[in-house]
Amino acid sequence: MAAKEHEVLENYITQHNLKITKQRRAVLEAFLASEEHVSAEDLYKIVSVKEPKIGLATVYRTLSLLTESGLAAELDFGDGQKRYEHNYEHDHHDHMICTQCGKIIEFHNPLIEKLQEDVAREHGFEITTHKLDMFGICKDCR
Amino acid sequence: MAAKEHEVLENYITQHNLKITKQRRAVLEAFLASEEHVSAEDLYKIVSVKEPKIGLATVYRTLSLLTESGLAAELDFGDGQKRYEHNYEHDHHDHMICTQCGKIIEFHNPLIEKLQEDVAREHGFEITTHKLDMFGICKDCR
DNA sequence: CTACCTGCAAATTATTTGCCTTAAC
DNA sequence: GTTAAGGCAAATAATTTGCAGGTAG
Repeated sequence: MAAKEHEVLENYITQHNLKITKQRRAVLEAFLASEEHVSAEDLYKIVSVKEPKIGLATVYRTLSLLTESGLAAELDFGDGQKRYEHNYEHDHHDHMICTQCGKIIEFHNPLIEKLQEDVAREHGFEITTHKLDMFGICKDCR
Repeated sequence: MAAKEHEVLENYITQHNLKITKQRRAVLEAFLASEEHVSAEDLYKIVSVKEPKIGLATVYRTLSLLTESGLAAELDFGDGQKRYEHNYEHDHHDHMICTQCGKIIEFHNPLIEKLQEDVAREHGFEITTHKLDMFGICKDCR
């Protein structure tokens, strides 16, 4: 599957007359190996080990590339920092965020999604994407 | 109702050994008179008319106060700017955001909320707040 | 009079950009 | 060889903070 994801990025890159570089490969590598919900700073630290000369700006630029190519999705939990999660052949899911320990539980509920579509239709609204975040206390922190 | 909201703020202020100032009153006034979803900058511009000496920092500080006292709620539509909406004796609602014209449609769907509670319970998670934002195209822009 | 509050400017934080050098293709 | 990419430092943008003087209680 990692192979597939490399392909996705390389296809995107060649289709847009861009170039495959060792920095881009390193960021992709680190992103694929990372847990969900990494920040640019997180990735920068990880990549810096193998690629000490890399600049934070390059990480940001590569993350845009990953997002545009469909490999990554941006998250914003309202703490002033963007996170990124795997988005390739991953089903859509939403998040429960524990405000105590920071743990993030993912879930997917088709019925909720269906109701969203219903509400949207009632308003003549066509949903492109949506985001459902529930903040609270997880079972380990209660 | 505006009277009630003034009381809420004044109670909060006196209970916390804070002071009622004309700046705070002016920001509250502007906030109450404002449309939903104002940014700090929006309010600053409005308040500046009546109170030309006010500083942007004061608006930010007062908005925190309004949020803490329960009159305002922070919103974040991911465009790098916080918005504020009325939160006092207003029912919870979610948002549909038109990515074309920027219009925001509010809605409330008890069944969706119930399902959220159900999902949370399955995970031993206790919801404090939640946020459901649907991005897409509104009926006027289709 | 004693905090707290204000305005202002400077600091912070996350992210973006400009620019010149370097490396893909 | 072109042309895009990278590194670095400077620029943004929204928000926060420090401080010295002002004001509410």
